[in-house]
Amino acid sequence: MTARARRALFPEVIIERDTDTEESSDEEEEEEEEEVENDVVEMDDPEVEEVKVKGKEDGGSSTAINIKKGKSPITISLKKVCKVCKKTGHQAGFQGATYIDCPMKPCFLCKLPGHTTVNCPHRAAMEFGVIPASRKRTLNSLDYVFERQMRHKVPSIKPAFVIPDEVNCAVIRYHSRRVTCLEFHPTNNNILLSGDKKGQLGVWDFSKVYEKTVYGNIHSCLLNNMKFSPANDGTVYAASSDGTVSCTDLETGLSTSLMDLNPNGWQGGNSWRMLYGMDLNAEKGLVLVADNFGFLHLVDVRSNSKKGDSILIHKKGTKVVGLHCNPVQPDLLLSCGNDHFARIWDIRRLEVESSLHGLPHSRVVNSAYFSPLSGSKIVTTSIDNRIRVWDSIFGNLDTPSREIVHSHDFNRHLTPFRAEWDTKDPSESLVVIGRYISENYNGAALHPIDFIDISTGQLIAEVMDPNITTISPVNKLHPRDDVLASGSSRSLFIWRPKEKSEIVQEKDERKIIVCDRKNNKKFGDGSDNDDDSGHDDILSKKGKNLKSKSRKPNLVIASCSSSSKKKKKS
DNA sequence: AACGAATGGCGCC
DNA sequence: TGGCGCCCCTTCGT
Repeated sequence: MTARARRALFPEVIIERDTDTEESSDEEEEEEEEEVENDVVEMDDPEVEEVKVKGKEDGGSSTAINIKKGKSPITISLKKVCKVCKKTGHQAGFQGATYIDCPMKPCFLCKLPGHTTVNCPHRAAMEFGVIPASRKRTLNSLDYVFERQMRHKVPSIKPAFVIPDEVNCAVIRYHSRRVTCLEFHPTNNNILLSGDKKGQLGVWDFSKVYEKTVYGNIHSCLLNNMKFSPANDGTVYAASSDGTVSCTDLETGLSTSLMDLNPNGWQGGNSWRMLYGMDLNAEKGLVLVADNFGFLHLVDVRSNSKKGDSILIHKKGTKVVGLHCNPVQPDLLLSCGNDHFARIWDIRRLEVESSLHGLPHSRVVNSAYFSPLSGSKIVTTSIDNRIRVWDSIFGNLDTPSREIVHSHDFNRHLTPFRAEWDTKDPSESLVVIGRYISENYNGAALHPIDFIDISTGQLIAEVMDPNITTISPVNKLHPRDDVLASGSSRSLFIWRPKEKSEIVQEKDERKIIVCDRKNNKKFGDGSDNDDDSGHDDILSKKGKNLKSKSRKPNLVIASCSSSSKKKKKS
């Protein structure tokens, strides 16, 4: 419902004011009415009892004057007003840890009218939150062939997914602002790189919890994307909203700027260029970056110079948020952005409007990635609350082969959610993505991280921890190990399968501290490490220590065999 | 502890 | 086309 419609439905209500003394023209009176009405509309307190309502039959004359003239306004008591639509009779908002939708609004999850999130068919089983949509069928012969061909491609026996299901260690206040991107080291299994909203680059050896480095002088604002150099795994490229592409040596922290789109500094917000999407083309030695005006820029790594002209690849003036080169054919480039499209390009023939395919979405596309091994599939995440799977083999890119309803529509103030492939999965079917909508777990509203099989649409696992009360939009699966890294607000988390983390615990006698952020208490081995000046910004934990203390049963709800779990649906 | 700010997208006028 | 208000399941700092 639009704001206007809501306002129209709401009775005209004003509050008597004692400052209303001066004479006013009709125009000003209207203004005053508007202002007063807004005062009421903005009231959050449902307990407000005494307000004076101007009846519709008043004919629009000023009630302020009526009051002055002594006409007693109608007095009613407004109890329980829905804070979303301002109507009475229902309430929206959190009740405990469960959010109740306003019934006047479309479903918050699937965006369709007629029901609320609680009753959404895509959320039939409450304890699992999100049930994927069935494949959109067109029921024509091409579709049938397409389906059959795809089935052939997908191995009939898939390896069991190993779902990291326990927080192995966590670093709190590693970054001073929210985490924007994560990247595992290409050869060193224990190194995780993280970028944040301030432009800082973190390097963390999560096998030795305290070993971390933060480089704060590479970028001045949002570090949107980074990639390791294929030629040198000690070098990382990064694209930032400060308009520069950096090349950083991880050992020394020395950084060079490959490109600066704002050479003249700040000339106002309308001209400031920001870089979002980035990828590398190893064959050609190129860094590809895209900006918030719809342009793609190529930088030659060897000569450190811009190559060719910038090319408009999305609607002029719109942000290009993602770039990805095809793993098999690196000349194939996938881009996505705020013009509601993902597009496939041949970088050997880059011209305006020369894209090979345009993948339409109903809203902004947060990410688009080729499948990691064959490069034949594409997964896109759009803020219309849908993960889409596209198949490029048969060129049928007009419609997605699958749409999975999944709650991640909340771009403001959060790093955009992106479905990320598990590059270890030979069947190219597992993706991980954080969930925006919360689950009520024992009275706590938690935001799980979902593992989804995109070949079936099934929710394989949802991972959460009572100590992580913030939303986790940034997630990355380890390229070789069964490890998940999550960025949640300013914190980083490493998840492993339970067995593995227990082995690590036996080896590791390190003092472990867990921060219970809700109660602002630390627990773990009982000692306080606040005075541990070297590490006071690090709060880490291992699952076993956590469990031995007063914690609820292991919260992590993760399973490969979901058959036994989906029984409560009624 | 209440509040403002963050620079995000969209629909409306 | 651009400016503005709304969205209203955020998070942090003051």
